[in-house]
Amino acid sequence: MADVKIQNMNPQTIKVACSNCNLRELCMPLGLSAEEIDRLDDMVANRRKIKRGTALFRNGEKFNSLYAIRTGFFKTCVASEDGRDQVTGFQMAGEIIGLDGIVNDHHTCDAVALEDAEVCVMPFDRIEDLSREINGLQRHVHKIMSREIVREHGVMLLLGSMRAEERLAAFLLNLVQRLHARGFSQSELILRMTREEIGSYLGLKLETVSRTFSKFVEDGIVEVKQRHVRILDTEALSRLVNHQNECH
Amino acid sequence: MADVKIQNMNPQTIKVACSNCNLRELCMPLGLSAEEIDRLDDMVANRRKIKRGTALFRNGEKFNSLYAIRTGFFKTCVASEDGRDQVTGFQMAGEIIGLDGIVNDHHTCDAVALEDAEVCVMPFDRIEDLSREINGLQRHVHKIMSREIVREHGVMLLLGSMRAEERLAAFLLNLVQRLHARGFSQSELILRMTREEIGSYLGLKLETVSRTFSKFVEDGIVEVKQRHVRILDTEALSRLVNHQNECH
DNA sequence: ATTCCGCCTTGATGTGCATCAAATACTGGT
DNA sequence: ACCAGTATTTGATGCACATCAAGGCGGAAT
Repeated sequence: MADVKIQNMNPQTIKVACSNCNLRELCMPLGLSAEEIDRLDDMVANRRKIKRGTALFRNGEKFNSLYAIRTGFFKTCVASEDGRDQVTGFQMAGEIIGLDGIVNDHHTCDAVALEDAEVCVMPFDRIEDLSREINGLQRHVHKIMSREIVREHGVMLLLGSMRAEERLAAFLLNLVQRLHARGFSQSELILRMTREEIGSYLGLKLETVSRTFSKFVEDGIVEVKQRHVRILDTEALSRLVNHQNECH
Repeated sequence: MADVKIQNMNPQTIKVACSNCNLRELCMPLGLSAEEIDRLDDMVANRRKIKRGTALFRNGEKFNSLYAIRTGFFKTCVASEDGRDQVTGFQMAGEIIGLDGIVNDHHTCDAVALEDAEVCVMPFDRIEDLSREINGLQRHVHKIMSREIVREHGVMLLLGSMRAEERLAAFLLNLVQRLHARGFSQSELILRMTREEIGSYLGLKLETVSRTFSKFVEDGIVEVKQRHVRILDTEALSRLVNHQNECH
């Protein structure tokens, strides 16, 4: 008993365990038994800190691991051969990145930290080994990948058929909803990305993003002070996303 | 020896086996041993024929199985609450559809046959059972999902940053490349979808798709007679996709 | 062969967003 | 606290694509 106490008081020991991680409701351990979660700790090879502005991995690098975000905020982006690039997503604590690398053993996008971040490194072959033994983990890995596919369907709908205001409204609602699931405010958020990065994600130019923010402010839907955004009228944003084109 | 011969001559016996399927280089059995492929036959519950214009599954339906396309051609599309819809992909023989359903146990898109089609129905729990035993299958399932994620990244790049001509060029090149991998011509193809469906996929209106085809014809890049397309200058299409914006 | 209907093409016009440009606000480093 | 560089806002203008409209083609049913 005394031994256990001493071990637990060692901050190193506490920190590396999935069972003690405050993201366990959002991250890989979702839906597993306490016993199974303990086994997940073997899956996490180590932690890695990523400085703001630097890459966790880059297009072309060998794929070895998936990464669970512990803290911080990332963007992922792909580049075409002629140098254009496209932000494909923004990821926050509890989310998994690196799935793009599985198919060809090499990453096909960049993952860049938008603020200082820390990730759990999970070697993919260990994930595969363990998910052969723990059915719940196998299912969970499948769900994570399927969720990413479904999310991207939503982005395709946005990029293919929505207008600027609808895109930005959908973007803001999605961000606050995910932040809220992590215990943050439903109505207030700090953007970790530039207008240009938002624009890239939404298929708009940065000026259009800026103008659309200004429009929302005029309409009393949000307050914007640089990257600090307060949503005053969530309903109005929802209406923009869902009912914009009903008049046709 | 005589017995084997007789069995093989029974057309039923031949047809249901993955080991005899002429898509085995493209479909689930990819990279498995002969012995493992035999076991996959247990995975395929049955076949299902889908008439042109009807759905294999629809948004909201319970998810049970993945489907391997044996013959025919599908589109998948998502719908927003206000009725717009977006084609998220076109699928052909050897490709797997239904991955969207895993995450919530319900499908989130429609899969509609664009010509009479036949699919192998693979109950997902059997896939999970079997992929716990056959490492190569587990890896393959992961790769299929990762491939879909990467494909969608490409579509996001297309929708977010390309102009009409580039989008259509990329679309045509992608289609012929996949058809070529199935033994069809590198330069000739028959479109199974309408201009409107192409437009939905590419984030364009059908008139723009039509005009862009006409432009390609004027430029001597393709010949178009309704849905029959012959590519005269693949290089020109590639240049459109890759170098369009270099002048900037 | 004729008719119908969905699909496609083409033209005229409009508009939402991009582009170009310039001023201002903010951030990080020293 | 100051400075340099970056991010943001806002205005003026242009263009790519959407929208509206009309006519033509072709396949399926009779």
